[in-house]
Amino acid sequence: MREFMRITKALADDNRVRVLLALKAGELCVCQISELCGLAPSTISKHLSILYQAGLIESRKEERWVFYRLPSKEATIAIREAIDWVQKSLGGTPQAAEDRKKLKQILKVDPTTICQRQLRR
Amino acid sequence: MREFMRITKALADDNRVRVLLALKAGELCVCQISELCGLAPSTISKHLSILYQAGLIESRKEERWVFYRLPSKEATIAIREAIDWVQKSLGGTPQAAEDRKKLKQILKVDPTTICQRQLRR
DNA sequence: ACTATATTTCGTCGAATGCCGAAATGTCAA
DNA sequence: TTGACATTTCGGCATTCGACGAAATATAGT
Repeated sequence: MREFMRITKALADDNRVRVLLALKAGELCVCQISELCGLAPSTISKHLSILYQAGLIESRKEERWVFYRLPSKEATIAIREAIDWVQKSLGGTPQAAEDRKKLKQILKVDPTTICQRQLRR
Repeated sequence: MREFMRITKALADDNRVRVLLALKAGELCVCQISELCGLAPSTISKHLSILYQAGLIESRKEERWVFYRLPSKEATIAIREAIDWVQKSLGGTPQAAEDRKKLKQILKVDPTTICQRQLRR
């Protein structure tokens, strides 16, 4: 129950759901997600930690960056069903399409540039 | 998106999820749910309205009572999947079993008695 | 029409949430 | 070891949420 509620609470925020949808295409680092959502890196970091503690994402450290991705096949049934549910329900919405488009632009430049861009604000 | 987030936000509360699990067995009126959760009728009414606006439950008026139930087959895919997900993930938990037991006791007496019992507090 | 009763709405309060910027942490390169 | 940089943690502030009781609404019986 506790575990399940962590999942539902994690899904109860627009930006966190957007992150899950974005990760469908592959792993992303904090600054890329920050750019996608238009939120401060610290805010995104907090969101990612909530998703992580719910088991909805995994992470990998590479040099200075931390990459987040959807969980592997070994995840709980509850987790896998939750992610499938999100994808199936929202994958076709305008919001998701718009984010995919925006993400394509973000992936064109390398993370370093994005982080520097964020510093200027 | 808006609609989906209404669902996730509705699921992000322990008591509302408990209600969905309880309704698996059949329709219930406000005072019965209030008794099950140990919360004031006005609080339960608010929870039910949130579930209702998310499309997760339907209602029926009979005399003084309003009965709530899970939606019929014609519900959205997102709705049906959400409910199935809840049931599958939590149906076997101790919390759910305990609530089923408690519910059995509540169903033994008629709603009128329960409401009067609530007035004495 | 009046009363009793089941539910909903409203006002309020404390707790939790989401956001930011600043400071702290960790990692790589010089 | 020092400096640069990506991320996380912390402290704050405004908003939302969940709880209650009181008042309002709706329905049935007298």
